[in-house]
Amino acid sequence: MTSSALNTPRGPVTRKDVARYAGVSTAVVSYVVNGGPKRVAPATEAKVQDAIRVLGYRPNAAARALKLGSSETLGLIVPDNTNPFFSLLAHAVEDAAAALGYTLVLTNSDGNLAKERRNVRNLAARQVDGVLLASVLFEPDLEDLEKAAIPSVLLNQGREAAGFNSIGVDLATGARIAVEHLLGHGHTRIGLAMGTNVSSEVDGRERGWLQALRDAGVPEGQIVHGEFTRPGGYLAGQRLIASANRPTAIFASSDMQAIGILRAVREAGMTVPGDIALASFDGSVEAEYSWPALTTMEQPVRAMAEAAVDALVGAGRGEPAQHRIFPTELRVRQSCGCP
Amino acid sequence: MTSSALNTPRGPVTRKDVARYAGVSTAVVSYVVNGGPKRVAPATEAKVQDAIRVLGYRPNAAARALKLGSSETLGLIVPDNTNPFFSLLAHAVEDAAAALGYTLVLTNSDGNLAKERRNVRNLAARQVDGVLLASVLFEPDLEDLEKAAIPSVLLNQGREAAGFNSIGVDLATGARIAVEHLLGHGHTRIGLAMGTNVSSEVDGRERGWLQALRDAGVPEGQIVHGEFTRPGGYLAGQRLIASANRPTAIFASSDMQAIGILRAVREAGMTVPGDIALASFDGSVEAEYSWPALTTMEQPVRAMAEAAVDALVGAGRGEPAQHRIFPTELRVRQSCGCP
DNA sequence: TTGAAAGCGCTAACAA
DNA sequence: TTGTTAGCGCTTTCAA
Repeated sequence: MTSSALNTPRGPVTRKDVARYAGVSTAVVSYVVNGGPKRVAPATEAKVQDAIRVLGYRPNAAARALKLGSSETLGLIVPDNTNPFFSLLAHAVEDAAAALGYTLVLTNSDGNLAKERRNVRNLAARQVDGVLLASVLFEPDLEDLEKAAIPSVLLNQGREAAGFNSIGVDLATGARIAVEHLLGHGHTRIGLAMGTNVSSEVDGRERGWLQALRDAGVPEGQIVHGEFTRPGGYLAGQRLIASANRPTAIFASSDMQAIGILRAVREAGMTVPGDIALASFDGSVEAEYSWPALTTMEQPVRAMAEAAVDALVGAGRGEPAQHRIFPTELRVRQSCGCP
Repeated sequence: MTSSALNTPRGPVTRKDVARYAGVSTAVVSYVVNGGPKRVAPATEAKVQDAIRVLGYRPNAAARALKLGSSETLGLIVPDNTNPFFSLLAHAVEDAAAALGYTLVLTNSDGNLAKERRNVRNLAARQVDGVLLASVLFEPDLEDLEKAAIPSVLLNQGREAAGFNSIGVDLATGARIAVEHLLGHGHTRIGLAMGTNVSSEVDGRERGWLQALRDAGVPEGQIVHGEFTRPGGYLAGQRLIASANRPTAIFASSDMQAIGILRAVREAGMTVPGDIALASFDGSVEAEYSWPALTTMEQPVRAMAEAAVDALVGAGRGEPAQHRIFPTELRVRQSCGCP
């Protein structure tokens, strides 16, 4: 405390203090700090660098943001960063943003519409340069962003939303591949544990599941809806197990649900994959360490994060809105019955 | 796009536009927006509110931050938000911060000292009003924060660090309780899977483990160091299993490690808790859904997050630096051998 | 190569 | 109750 007082006599050190100390103008300090837009004589630059070091000068980002009209900040809204899928996404987005000099503001909407809206508004007010929204909604309310002309991209979005950048994964194809794998193990009664979205439209995973069943000429399986969480999966598992025409295999729309199903199956005194085979969606790390390890469709989270950031503030900025779809990849482990 | 163009003829709407539209001064707009510091006549206020709505005005946070010297933002630095413990912490911190009107900037240091330092610097430059640091270091480098007079609090900190606010959990007592529980099951060869910290000091969990063993008059067990991750635990588990004097019980310094150990035990053809009993530390949700479910010491994450935010920008701000220690609570499940 | 100065949008002290 | 205005720290144009 005393030492810092000695080093920096006054309160915050501004660019003016540096200029005075170095015997130059404030403009020159700016040139040195930003490496432009004008060149500075080496000797002068050294003096300035020295002053910066001695005074412990740190540029004020708020002032810079005000002047430039850019906060060099991106906002990310997820339903719940405690969900491994979103925590990975957040990490990847942060990395991608940092690579371009942007800092990340993370907010959770807790699957709550009012909160999501509040977060959007808050981010808009903070003049973030872009917002990535993994919405709980089908048709998110981006009015505030539009008015503020803040670029945005919808993540985790199954289908195209007119006028918005969006990034998603091919849910239907992924589900189809997973279900086909289950069919390949000889199952003919394949249930679906589906998460619930606030959406008017049938989820791609449900469509893919159904399609695979139909293509195989197998009867349509049971379907149970619930939350995209471990407890949600647990409940779904219990219901599927208790159903009259108990499935011999289940496709879960997320790894978290599958983890819950695993528990339900165990508690019912049965085993995975012996009594019930299981495949899921997401490809989170947790799926690799569960018992048995989950066969799952892995989403290319890093690539999606990079594409999203890029659309906002990278090469893709200013381009017309696009809907980018990524493929998922089958990770075969033991829950499906593979050795 | 066209509609927004109609609503807001010019680019960004400023407080000046609102003032002009409402036929008042900019000061009045300020008073209305901020609810003070001066009172405004109801009729005037209505006019202003109207103008705000019509023009779609949103205050510029950067300008406000510049003027006020506060960005109403908090920074959080964690090693890896993909770790369930930290993702929960981040969520809790966000909630606590939001309750006080602050927004959260999340950064990962990836257990990398240079990155941690860069993050600290970046946050300082952004004039955050406080920084919460879950450091990978024993003696973190907070020079930048000190110079900028930005309040900070060390999270996840086992011991007192002179001059810093810090918040931690009673590691030693927690570990002792867990190990005593294992002892209660009759185990006398209890190994330790310890995570590695960049610290000069013995971790409290190691001390607690040892103390419990000594107090019970039981020989000192094996200790294996590794990362605080699933793979780290997996490796540690393999080594413990392969050791000459194989333990019959293991205490893991984190749930993630315990998850890895679970896998190692299975792959060795043994069972938990039959062949090896297990207890761990953290109390994450994942511990509840593993198989078998983990007996673990639960950390009061929400309370810690609230205390941290409070020390920074709540009632505790300006108070002298404190070290707050929270207790952990034993969650008995099946991995220890309990039914 | 360097400097002077305008102005980004906002708050709040002061004046009316 | 409302208005005027200085100035927060920075960038950058324009002039020297």
